This record gives sequence, structure tokens and C-alpha cells, in this order.
Amino acid sequence: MTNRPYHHGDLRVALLARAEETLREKGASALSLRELAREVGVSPAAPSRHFKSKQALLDALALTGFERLAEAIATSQEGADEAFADRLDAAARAYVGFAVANAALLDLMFSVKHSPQASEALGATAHRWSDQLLELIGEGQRRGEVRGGPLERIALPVVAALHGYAGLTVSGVLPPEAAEHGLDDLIAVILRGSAPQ
Amino acid sequence: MTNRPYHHGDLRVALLARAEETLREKGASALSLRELAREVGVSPAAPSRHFKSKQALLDALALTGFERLAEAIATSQEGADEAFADRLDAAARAYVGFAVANAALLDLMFSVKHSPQASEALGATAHRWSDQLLELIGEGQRRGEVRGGPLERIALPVVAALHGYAGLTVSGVLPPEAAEHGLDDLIAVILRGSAPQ
DNA sequence: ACCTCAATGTATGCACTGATCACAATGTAG
DNA sequence: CTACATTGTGATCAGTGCATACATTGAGGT
Repeated sequence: MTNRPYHHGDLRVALLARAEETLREKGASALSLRELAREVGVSPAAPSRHFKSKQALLDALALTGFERLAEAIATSQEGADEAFADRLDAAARAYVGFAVANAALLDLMFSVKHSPQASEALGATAHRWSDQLLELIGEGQRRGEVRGGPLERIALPVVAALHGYAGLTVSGVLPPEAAEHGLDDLIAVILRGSAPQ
Repeated sequence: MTNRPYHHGDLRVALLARAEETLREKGASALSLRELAREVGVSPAAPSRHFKSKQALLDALALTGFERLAEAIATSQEGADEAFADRLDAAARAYVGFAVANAALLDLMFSVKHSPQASEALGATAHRWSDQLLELIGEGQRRGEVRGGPLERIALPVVAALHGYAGLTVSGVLPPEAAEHGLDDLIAVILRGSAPQ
């Protein structure tokens, strides 16, 4: 007999934790609910109590991803200087760092397919993340280090550039050794392009 | 009895064509080799003669995607003016247009998981695509409309920005109505950031 | 014209998956 | 202490990717 109690006690978080590990090691497509249940030590049907479908599990993973990304960017700002260039540099490095450290997760977060209701919660969390960058750029505007204009229109190109760079590194298009000073060049272009007229 | 001949004659391209349709309609995860075989009218094992695994089929799809993307960008350059700003604008619109028209395909093309050997062929085709942009920017340098320096280092930020913008629109982070003039802003930032000193 | 033989499609079976259902065990509120 | 909601179990179902052995076809060499 198993000495494990009938109720696991923390199945949901255990599943998420294990899932993220397999996600990192073997990719999203190699993620099986049944194997997950096996590894955690519960019956194959047990996960359905916490995630009504596999997609729901993936959505939950993506959501935690956004939360941790937001956290990473937030902490990157703590040690940074007040100048916009420094803050942008710190945020960019945090973003790309998160991307390479969690490639499969990032893929999931910005995957096309999300259940319509999950898109709601996801959209909210994703906005919390983009708000960080908006705030960062708004502050730059206030300091006179970023050109004026509607915040969203100023910020969008910045976000797009960072997002694209992260995507290129993650998908392997960018040779890993080029990634480092490549980021420097990207940040330089962003700064010049967003500088006050 | 079926009047269909024993040999399909064009199974490989038929499979690819049907696969892309399902990809567009129901996403990559809803793509089943067996269903594909059913729709095309062959036995479930037939596809394995042309694609040794499902991933191989996906890789082939991604490859055609890169080819068509390259083609779209190429034709966008034909009608464009010679000024760098115009050419970049045309290429950017072609890229983003392709992205929104083939969201799931783009996801596939830049997906993290590719069989190592497929990465080889894919990498070659992807490079053919990036070479287009390199050429575009190199021409801009020659015309004195883009700052000097190592071509790759100048081009990378441009590619990253375009790629990121396409990714944002495709993944739905960007509201569709914002996509249009959003591109204008992005291009403007790129141009300013890449202008000669 | 014949005859190999590689290419292509078929039939069958295996291990596995996600999902659903009725049921069992457990905690909890009244 | 007892009703009840929560959580885990066991069994089952349709569907999948893949491998293996076999059937059909067409093309090239003699």
C-alpha cells in the first residue's frame, strides 16, 4: 500500500511545478497529463479536478509565466539608475534573460491558441506586464528623455523590438554568441528612435 | 470500389496543401496525420511514405512558409520606390501582412522545436529570407540613408522590431485596429534609429 | 517483351493519450 | 454526528502516431 494520504494536499501546485519542469526539459508538445499524474503519484483522472482540460493546464502555466516575467522586470528596475537609458537597458536584459531561461514557456505565453475565457485572465496579466513598460517609458517622457506623444504609440515600437529580439534568440535564429552585443545594438536603435525631436 | 487509382500521384503535395488548410482553420495542435489521410482519401499509413513523422510534416510546412514569406517580401519590393524608407515600408507591410494572413504558420516557422536535421534545411531557407532584409538595408547604406557599420549589426535590430511586431499582432496582444498605424510608428522609430549619424 | 526492383499505398496492431463517467475517500459546516 | 462538497480512483472510449508485414504499381535493364 502507499503511505501517501488519499488527498494529495497540493495537487494543483504540484502539477504546475512538475509541468513546468517537463516543459523546460522536453518542450510543450511532450507534456502529457497522464505522465504528469504518474510522476506526481496520483491517478490519471486526478488532474482533471484542477484543470478541466490540457489546454487549461497550459493556460495556467502561461499565466504564471507572465507573472514571473513581470516580477523579473520589476526587480530589474530596483537596482537600475534613474536615467531612461539605464532603466530600458535593465528591463531589456531582464526580458531577454527570462526568454532564454524559459524558452518553451515564452512560446506558450505568446502562443496563438488560448481558450477564449483564458484569454481574458491572460490578457489581464499580460496587460499588467505591458503596463510596466508603459510606465517605464512614461517616466522617460517626464524626464524629457523620450519624445512626447501618446504613450501607447511611443511604447508599442519599443515593446515590439524587445519582444522580437527575445523571440529571435529563443527560436534559435540568432546565434547565441551574437545575442549579447546584439542587444546593445537594439537598445541603441530604440533609444535613438525614441529620443525627443 | 473506388475509382481512385492505387497510386495517388501527388500525395505529398496534396497532404501539404490540406495540412495548411487545417492549420489555418483549426490551428497546429488540431492537425492529425490520420485525419489528413482520411480527407485526402488514402490509408492512415500512407503519409508515412512522404513524412517519416508528424514533426517532419510540420517542418515541411514551415519550410514552405519561409519560401512564401520570402516571395511576398520580394514582390513587395518590385512596386516600391527606391528610397530606403519606401522599401522598408513595403517590406514591413508584406511581413506583417503575411503574419496576420498565416498566423498559425508563422507560429510554426519560428517554433522552438525542430528536428535537428530539419533545422539545417530550415536554417538555410530562413537565412535566404533574412538575406533579403540584409540586402535591403545594405542598399540603404549604399544610398547613404542608413548609418554605416557592420551590416548584421545594423540589420538585426530592424529584423527584431519587425519580427516582434508581427508576433504581437499574431498572438492577439495587439488589438487589430491598432495594428495599422502602429506599424507606421514602428517604421518611424526604425528609420530614426537607423539613420546616419 | 519480360522481369526485376524500388517506390508507393494498404492492413493491422501496439502503446499511448485526453476526456468522461460512476464510485470511493476525505474534509467540513451545520 | 450527519449531510454535503471536494478531491482522488478505476474503468472505459474514441482517437492518435508509429512500426511492421504485405499488396500494387510503374520504370529501367536485358
